[in-house]
Amino acid sequence: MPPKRNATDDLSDLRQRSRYDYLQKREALKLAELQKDVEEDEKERERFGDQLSKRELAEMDKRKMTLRLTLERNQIDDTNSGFFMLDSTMTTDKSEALTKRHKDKDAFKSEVQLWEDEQTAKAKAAQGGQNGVREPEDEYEFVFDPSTSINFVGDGVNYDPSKQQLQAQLDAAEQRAKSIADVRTSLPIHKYKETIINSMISEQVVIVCAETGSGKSSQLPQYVLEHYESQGDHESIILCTQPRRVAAISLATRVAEEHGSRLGQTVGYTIRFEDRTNEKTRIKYMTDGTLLRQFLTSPDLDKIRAIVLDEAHERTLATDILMALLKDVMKYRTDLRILVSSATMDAQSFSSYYSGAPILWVPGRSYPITSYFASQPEANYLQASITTVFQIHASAADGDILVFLTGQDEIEVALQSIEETKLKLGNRVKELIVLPLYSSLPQEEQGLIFRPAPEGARKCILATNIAETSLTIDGIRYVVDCGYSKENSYNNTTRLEQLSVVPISRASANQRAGRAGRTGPGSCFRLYTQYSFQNELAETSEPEILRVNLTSTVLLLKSIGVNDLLNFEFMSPPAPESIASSLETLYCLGALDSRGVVTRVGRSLAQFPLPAEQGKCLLKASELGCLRPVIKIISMLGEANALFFAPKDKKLHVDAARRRFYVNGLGDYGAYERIYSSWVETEYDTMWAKQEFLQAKTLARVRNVHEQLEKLCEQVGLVPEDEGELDPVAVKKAFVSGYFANSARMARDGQSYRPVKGANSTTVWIHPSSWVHEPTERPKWLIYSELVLTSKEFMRSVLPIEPEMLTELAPFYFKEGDIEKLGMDKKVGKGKGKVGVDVGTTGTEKRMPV
DNA sequence: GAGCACTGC
Repeated sequence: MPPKRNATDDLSDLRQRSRYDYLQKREALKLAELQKDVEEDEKERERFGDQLSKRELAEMDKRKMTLRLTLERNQIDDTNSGFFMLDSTMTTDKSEALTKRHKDKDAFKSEVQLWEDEQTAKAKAAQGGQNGVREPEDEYEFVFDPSTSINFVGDGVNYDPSKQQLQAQLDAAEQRAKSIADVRTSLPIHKYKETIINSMISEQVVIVCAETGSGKSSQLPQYVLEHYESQGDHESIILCTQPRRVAAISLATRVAEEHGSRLGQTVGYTIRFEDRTNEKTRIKYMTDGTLLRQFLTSPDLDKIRAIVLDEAHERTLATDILMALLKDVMKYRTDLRILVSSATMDAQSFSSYYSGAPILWVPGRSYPITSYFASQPEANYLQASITTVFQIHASAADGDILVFLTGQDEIEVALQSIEETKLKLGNRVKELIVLPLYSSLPQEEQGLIFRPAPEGARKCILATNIAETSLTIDGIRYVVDCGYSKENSYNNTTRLEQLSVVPISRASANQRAGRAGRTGPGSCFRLYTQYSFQNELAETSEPEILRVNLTSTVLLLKSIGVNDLLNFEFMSPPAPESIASSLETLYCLGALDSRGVVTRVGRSLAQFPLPAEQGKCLLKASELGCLRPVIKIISMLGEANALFFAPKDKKLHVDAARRRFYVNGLGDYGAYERIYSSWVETEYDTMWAKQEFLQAKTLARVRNVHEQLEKLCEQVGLVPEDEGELDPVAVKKAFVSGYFANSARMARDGQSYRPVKGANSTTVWIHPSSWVHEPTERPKWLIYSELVLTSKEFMRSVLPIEPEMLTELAPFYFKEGDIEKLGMDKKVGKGKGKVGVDVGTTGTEKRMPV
């Protein structure tokens, strides 16, 4: 009798199979993208041949050639084994590479063995110590146990109040067949064109309140432009701000097409690192942050006649600041027009902020969504969401499922749990393809979610908040909403950033539900009761301006010329303490003088799109002749979160890769410098990045930041030193001069740390992702760039320092008394002398006038 | 010895 296969075998098979599938999918995806690009190139060449530059033509040719070569290579090279493709470790033919592959393979094998043993043991334990593993096929019957399945109440509450649902569907079908012009006139907003223009003529500010699918983001700027053109004005510019880069790009692309011109001519966009506009551009899509920065460099809005603030209801920091600045500018630019575009909920508050600006309501066009609420509160929303997925999968009609969870961790747990249940169910339910989605997931894997599920299968996407606004997936018919999300909040007295799971707002809940109705009617299953939806959830989320460290914003506003921040008309004024603490930080950095006026240093710092502390490090670094390494490190600091990608099963490999970058003595900062230098040495080789488990997408962004910083340093007059050996002392000093306030010393237990000054009672820890997290590597004194509260108070990105540097570089911050105490404490740390000296508050700090 | 919501300049 052949040995019986058990669940562990199946699971392991599935793992192997899905890896191989994944790789094939990934390859195919890349090829498809390339093919699409080439097709688009050809179309572009056909339509705009005469307008194309030589460089653009050359790029198109290059893409075409790459495609041809790839196709040819695929025909020849069909022998790649799954395993080697999987690791895709090496780019070259070096024998060294091959031996490494084999080593990795062995390590991987033993890892798999370990994992499988563990699973077998678990299965045994589940059987109560019986021998062998249960045969799921024979004994397991999948039924919904009424005590564990989730009951949803109600026939459904209609989410979409629009009454022309049927009409909308007909319209949508018709739309596809129509020409661009017809599509434009068939958009819901078209009927309101004249009303909008008329209000805009008589009023300076108009609130346009439109639901999704009304066409507001693409049409509003065009209506305004048409109006000015008809007035004989062929020069004015219309700006439209967006909170996200992708939105700015795709809107500009679409509007350019509707307008019948090439992108970057009449219609263009400006985002960080990319400016596709020219002197003829009339409609300019921008990210809100870019416009805000432009206020600093070229504050004149001379040629700008109208600004559309799109998605204002999201209340991003930049949009909020822009609204306040424009409210001010309006007073002396009476010809300037502002259109605030928002979702329904907030309209009234926008109107009262702009002293009673008229509100125009535009219906949207989306499919109806039926919402179901849990009949009773669910204690474990993770388990509940998994159960709900199978309830839908087993009983509901075709259509993909989108599950909203709070973080990567949860998603991985849910993924595994669903896979296991799937296996138990065997053929009794049809195929369910489960895919994770979160922002630090590599690009290729994010791409998989857009592929339609094969005939007869259903796709289930487990996503974080990224799917709420940033990414739209067509074909979703069912949304499962756990009712929570992770949110960042900043406490300005403890200087602590806190990432915690909080209930979402009603606005978010509706936004999530709306994701089910993009291509047809849908349903939303909410894992909380209707009572809590109506009575416990806040109407809208807290605006960002109330939740973040405002230091850079305060410096920016001061540099623009807004001096009286406490009386500046914010829509949601931040707490005075928050502004005061920012002013204090800026004063300590030398960016403001004692009267609160921007200094020469402050003007330089404001130029950099960086935290003020890091700008200060750059200034000091150029003085100490270590600008090159410091620019590298600072470029990395901002992106350090998504640097490595660690698939669970390759943890050992990732750790080994991380260790390779360790430089003794400079902590995480040294590793960052080394990673960036290696990235440069390999000539930005993405295969190298993959081999080291570094995310190529992140590194590419770091490279952009690096280039931008180099350029800005030059503008500010910072001259990089000649290439040469890295001077660790100079690097440390440069960072201490910016981050002196974030200094900590090791506590007597040799494990935790205490801030050198300030929040004296708190204990902080080195984050586990740090290179110096190992007990043997921990420095006595260090500075950190970020303090986050998760399970503990963790310092992220740390740099070992000498205590003398603190008093040398920040004598105004560390007083005479501190110096002695620091010295004494150093001895205590070595185990000699008296114990228990309290280091910290002197109580004699100079207060600065605000 | 144990962890990283999402944007943006």
